[in-house]
Amino acid sequence: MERRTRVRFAPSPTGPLHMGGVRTALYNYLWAKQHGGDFILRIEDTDSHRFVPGAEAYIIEALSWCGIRPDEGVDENGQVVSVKSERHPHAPYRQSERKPIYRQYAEQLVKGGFAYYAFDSAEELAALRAQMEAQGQTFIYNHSTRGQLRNSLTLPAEEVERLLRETTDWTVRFKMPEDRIVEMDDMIRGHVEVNSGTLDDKVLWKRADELPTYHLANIVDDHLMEITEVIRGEEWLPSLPLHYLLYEAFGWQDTMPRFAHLSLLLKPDGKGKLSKRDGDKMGFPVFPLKWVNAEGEVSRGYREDGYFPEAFVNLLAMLGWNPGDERELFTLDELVAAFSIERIVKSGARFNPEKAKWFNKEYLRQKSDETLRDAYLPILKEQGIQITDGNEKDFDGGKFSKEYVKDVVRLIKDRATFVKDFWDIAPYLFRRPTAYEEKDVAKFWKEENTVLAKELATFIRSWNGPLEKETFGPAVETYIKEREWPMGKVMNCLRLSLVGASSGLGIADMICLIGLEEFGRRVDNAITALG
RNA sequence: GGCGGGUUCGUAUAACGGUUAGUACACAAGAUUUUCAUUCUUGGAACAGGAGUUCGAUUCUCCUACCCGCUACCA
Repeated sequence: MERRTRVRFAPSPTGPLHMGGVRTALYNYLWAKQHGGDFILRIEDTDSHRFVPGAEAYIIEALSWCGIRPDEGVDENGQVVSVKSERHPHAPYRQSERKPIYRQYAEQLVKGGFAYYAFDSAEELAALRAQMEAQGQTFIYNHSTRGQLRNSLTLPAEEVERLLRETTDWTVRFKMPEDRIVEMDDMIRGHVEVNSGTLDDKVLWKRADELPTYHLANIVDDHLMEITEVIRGEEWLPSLPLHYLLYEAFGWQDTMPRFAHLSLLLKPDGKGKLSKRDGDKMGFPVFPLKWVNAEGEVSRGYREDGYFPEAFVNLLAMLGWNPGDERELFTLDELVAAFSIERIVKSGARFNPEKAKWFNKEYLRQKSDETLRDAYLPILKEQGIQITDGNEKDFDGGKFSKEYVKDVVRLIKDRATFVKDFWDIAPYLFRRPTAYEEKDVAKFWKEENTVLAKELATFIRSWNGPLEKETFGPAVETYIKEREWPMGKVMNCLRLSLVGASSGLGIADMICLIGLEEFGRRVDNAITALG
């Protein structure tokens, strides 16, 4: 029988979601949607010591910002669901709330001879480990040592019963077979074999907090939640044999999900996986959203840095996956259609911040002038600019209409990567220059040029046709050419007056935007200041 | 140390035994432009190394090197 596709993203709320984690979530989401299935969010909070307040909310908000909406696990208010309902049939979705479920499964494995009780304390084990390490050996809790340790395999039955009853720091460990080739299939890596003899007897359940470890909780929940594919990070590949064996021990082989292990995201330079520190050091975000930790340390986010969520999702998708053709720009829906696990790259992807910016630039250009204008408005307000609905451009009062802002945006958007670049690109479209770049003044503001520029200014001031780029621009150009004036020198004198420097937008564009009156003011100011 | 995974221009990647090894970002040069930016054109730039299999290996196998991950009562 064909099973409905169901995948899950199962982060641990130990901090903000890393961009690699978002990519994992994205790939899961794409796979689910492509197959008309469900994307489930499950919170793996079985380690009470590492719980970080706010991390869960952060994860949900980050996914939401990316447009990734879980079908199950999170309700309309953005809360992880604790109570069963038609839409959330497998609630609760926090493993800490599923606590009572796991013990029976651990017991089941012990009864079946696949696991056993271990009474060694964490301290004893640590001491043993240290001792063997001092001798240049590695301690491993498995067939090679379990016979000499304190567990239900070595202790008399009555003693085991007593310890089970009277002590609370015992665990259930998986009895890893001594010598078995575990054959596995990974959707990305293909056939993988590992000899179980090199693996250890992993703790599955702890009496101390009555909580399972990742391995048990993960397998039990994936089974109960009817997960069909497990798409997760490469760091889990070494645990895959254990997970295979666990499915086998439970007798769940028939419905065991297929596995796909994603390669890790690497640092832009050098070696190693991408970490929080790299971003801080190299000036790019590692997290989707800004995060402030308990110590008050701030980690920047893509959202706060000005990335569009579409661009972020797009660049993440292309990090370790490609469509097989030369397309690079994809919306979420297009990704759903184009995605395939076969085309996921096996090797780790080094993150390239420059390319990330390129994606944003492309998305910025695709946006309408209205959208961009609306995004620019708050920045203008911060700069003390008042926005009106009328038809104003008041350089003295700092009041401008939305329409004017839209015209500005249309003119400058090609020069920007982020909306936040807008202001720096052309503040002079809102504020009269008050200073003039010395170097540019020295270069262009010479008697022989200014004489001509002043004459040109007079011509422009007397312009009485419609102030439109199409007619005004060529007219100015013709005026200069007819007189055989040096175009660059004359124009840059005007530019100096308008901008305060010899760089910036086209003269005609600017004049059409700011108007003849403002043009005159700026020319007068420049003459007053520079002679 | 043990186990597993990986290795194509600086970076991301294409190629699924036969190509002048393609594309994008970045970089460089040129063109366009009144400046800057944009845009356009062009250019440099890679199969980790060694054996084998084959008529033929970037592609398949093995070895070496390097990189990454795991090796917790963390996920």
